Amino acid sequence: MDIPDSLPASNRDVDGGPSRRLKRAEKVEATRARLFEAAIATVGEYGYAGASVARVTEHAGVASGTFYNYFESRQDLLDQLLPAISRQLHLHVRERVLTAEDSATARERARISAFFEFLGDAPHLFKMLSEGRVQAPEGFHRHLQQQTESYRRAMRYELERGNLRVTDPDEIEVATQMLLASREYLSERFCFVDGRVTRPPDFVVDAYMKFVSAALFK
Amino acid sequence: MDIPDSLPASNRDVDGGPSRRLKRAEKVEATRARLFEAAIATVGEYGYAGASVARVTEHAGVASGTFYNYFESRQDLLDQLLPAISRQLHLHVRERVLTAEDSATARERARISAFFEFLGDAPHLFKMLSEGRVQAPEGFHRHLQQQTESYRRAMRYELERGNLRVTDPDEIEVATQMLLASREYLSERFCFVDGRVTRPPDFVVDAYMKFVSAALFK
Amino acid sequence: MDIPDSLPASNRDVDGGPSRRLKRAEKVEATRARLFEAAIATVGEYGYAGASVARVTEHAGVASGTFYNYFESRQDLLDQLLPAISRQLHLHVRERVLTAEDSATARERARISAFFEFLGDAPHLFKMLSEGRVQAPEGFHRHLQQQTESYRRAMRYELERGNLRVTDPDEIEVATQMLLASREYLSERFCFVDGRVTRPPDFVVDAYMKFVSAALFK
Amino acid sequence: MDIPDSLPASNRDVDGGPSRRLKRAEKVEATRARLFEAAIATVGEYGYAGASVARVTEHAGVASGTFYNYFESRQDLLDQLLPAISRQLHLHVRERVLTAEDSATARERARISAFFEFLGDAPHLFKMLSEGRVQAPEGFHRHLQQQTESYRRAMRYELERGNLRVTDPDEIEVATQMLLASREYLSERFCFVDGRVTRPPDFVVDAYMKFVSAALFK
DNA sequence: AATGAATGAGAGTTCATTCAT
DNA sequence: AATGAATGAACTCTCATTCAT
Repeated sequence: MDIPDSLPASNRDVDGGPSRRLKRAEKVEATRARLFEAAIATVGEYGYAGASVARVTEHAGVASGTFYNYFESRQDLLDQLLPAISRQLHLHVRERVLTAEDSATARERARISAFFEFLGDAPHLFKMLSEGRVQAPEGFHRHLQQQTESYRRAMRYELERGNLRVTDPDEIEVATQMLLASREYLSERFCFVDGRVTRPPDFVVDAYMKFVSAALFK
Repeated sequence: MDIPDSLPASNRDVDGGPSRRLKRAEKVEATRARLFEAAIATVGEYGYAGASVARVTEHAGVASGTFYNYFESRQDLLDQLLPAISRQLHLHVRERVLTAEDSATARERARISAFFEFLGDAPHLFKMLSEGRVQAPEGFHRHLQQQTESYRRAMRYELERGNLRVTDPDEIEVATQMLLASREYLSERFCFVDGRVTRPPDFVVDAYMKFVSAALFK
Repeated sequence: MDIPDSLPASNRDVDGGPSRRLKRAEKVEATRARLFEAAIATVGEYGYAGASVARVTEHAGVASGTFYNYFESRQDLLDQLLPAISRQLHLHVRERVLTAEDSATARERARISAFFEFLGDAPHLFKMLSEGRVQAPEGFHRHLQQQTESYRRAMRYELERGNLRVTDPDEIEVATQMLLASREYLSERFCFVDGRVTRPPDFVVDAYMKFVSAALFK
Repeated sequence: MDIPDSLPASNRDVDGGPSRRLKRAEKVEATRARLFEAAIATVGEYGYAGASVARVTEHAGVASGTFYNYFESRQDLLDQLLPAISRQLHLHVRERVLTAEDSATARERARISAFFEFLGDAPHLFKMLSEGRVQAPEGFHRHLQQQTESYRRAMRYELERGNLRVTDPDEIEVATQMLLASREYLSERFCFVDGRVTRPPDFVVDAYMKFVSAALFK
């Protein structure tokens, strides 16, 4: 999975000339990206708690002091990780939904499938998702808000089109939480086989859709 | 909530003679119990990461070295915490289910209600549940297995009585995971108000039951 | 108080021609002066230890690397600070002495008053004086020598005019040290009120003069 | 110079039996004393800023972590240093004063002589005295208060016996500060020869006494 | 069985200095 | 001459664990 898109915007020169300044800015941006990717890899391998500054910078191939040219603190970086990835996930899911057949269930199937797909392509995200809540609460909070809001918008969309069995806002909110919860638990239950990450068996999505369709979608 | 029941089986003397040996064994057991309770309280207050051996032993009123007469390591204790509490939860839920009206939905309502009830009575368990996955993975694994097995048994029970809409084992397994996931997310979403732990509003259980009934129960 | 005068002699061009060379030399000199002033301000605010190269250069509006075009090291700059200010103090005191009534005691009164006056006008010098001994020993040494020499010359002056009760050189040297010591301690004891720097109460100078007159001046 | 007297009181067993407990407490006290002495030596050699925990513990022959069994922080130790020594100085001076001839000048001579004596026996105290103000402000503050109060009491004592030329409290306070200042400056000026610490030449005390007698003592 | 002093690896962070640009 | 990213040694402090008592 590519992360660059999710990185903080760099102040790229707009004029095309490869001036000295541009080159330098590019190098800076490259270092930041390397630290970011190194952090993701390190968290993926050792967990948040194990992602020490020393390990991250070693993985990135820079001196430990360099870290603090780019991030205020270890926590600062950690808190940025999940939101950046979360945005990637959001874009990925949206793309799948947009190209799905035009029906509420097809879109929902696209959502859950895209989620599994995303995780399967970036196995280290599992650790991030499950640990983020504890070790990088700030980042996790933003991640959760983003994912929840994303799902709420989807539900509103279907509601406006009259595709939902339920109309009460409270009930829809409860259902939304249940869907979010389910996709996380299901991925944990079915995407791990012998410590390796894989796509879940087909019946998982089918059963999920059957369950959700009966309860939520017309 | 009482914890003692959930402690690892101690080698209690069964014969009533208050011999010196018995007394000593009792004293030993008491120390273990105090460490255990101190650990729960400390994790509840400071989180897993903040539950240092020093803090736990201080809370228990023993010297830090004493700790290692009872537990292999800090991790060892941490891993025992959640399963012990998990068993408490299991017993609490079972009691509520046994006294519930004789219908699948009444029992399910008892399950989710008992869960919220349990958490509400022991607010520090939230920290344990949400952190346990990360900081005490071994213990969390056993906790999860226990809760899952408990729910699976419940589903089998209803299936045998013909109370389920679905009969495929795979589908039932998926549904089970979804229910487990939901109760956890819903508690996080609705049981926190301004940092304090409370029972969720009534509509949460109602909406949950409506959703589940439509999809799962006859 | 003006600082520029106290700067290390710059190689100023004396001829008036505004050649390009001159301009460049002026610019260079200006940068050095800005660094110098920034250093004084920074030490005044944060103390010697808090006067990091980063803070000084930021205050001066130049890049950190630029610093090393002008000073060998951080210590090098720090060591130059106090002598520069010390020279200012010397000039200030001399001016007051020259305009004083023509008597030994009037001159001594002018000396101590001018000292308090100087400190009161530049409160951040307190920090420099009290920290300088430790953090910029080289600079402090030169400062001390300068002040001592200044006082010794004053004593010689009075001696030659027959204004002193004592004539033994050793005794005069001891007395000189005592006067220097006294003015420093008295300023610390009486010029701080609630963290703010002020002129000492009148009785301080009066008592000082009474003491000194009885012991030293005819 | 012995430091032990100035150490925080240890909980010594009062009964004479060399029990196990006693032994242990003694060992603990010994470690604390070694750290304390190591700190004094290290500050004497490297200055306060150079007295890192690593250097102190290495000098004391203990592991770095051990430090924190005895002191809250590096600063904590540093702040204790000067008051402890200050108390030693106080006792030393008092002893000399008590055995001095019964006259105000004899006592004052005893005071200044004892001060020089003390410094001469513990050369590393010079660095402490001159740096303490900056690097261990809390400790220095207490030191200064102690020394000042000690001198004020002496002045009061002489005043009550009618041995002073001046009687105004303000004037006495100013004089007190001048004496304190003088002994410090004089020691710096006359006790260092080629980087080594020695007793000052005889004429220093004589000149000091002549000066002070003329101004202050009857 | 209980103690708690001692350990030392490892953590996050700072900052004077260098040097390619 | 000016830049500022990169460096890495040094810092203070924590804490699980050991072991002599």
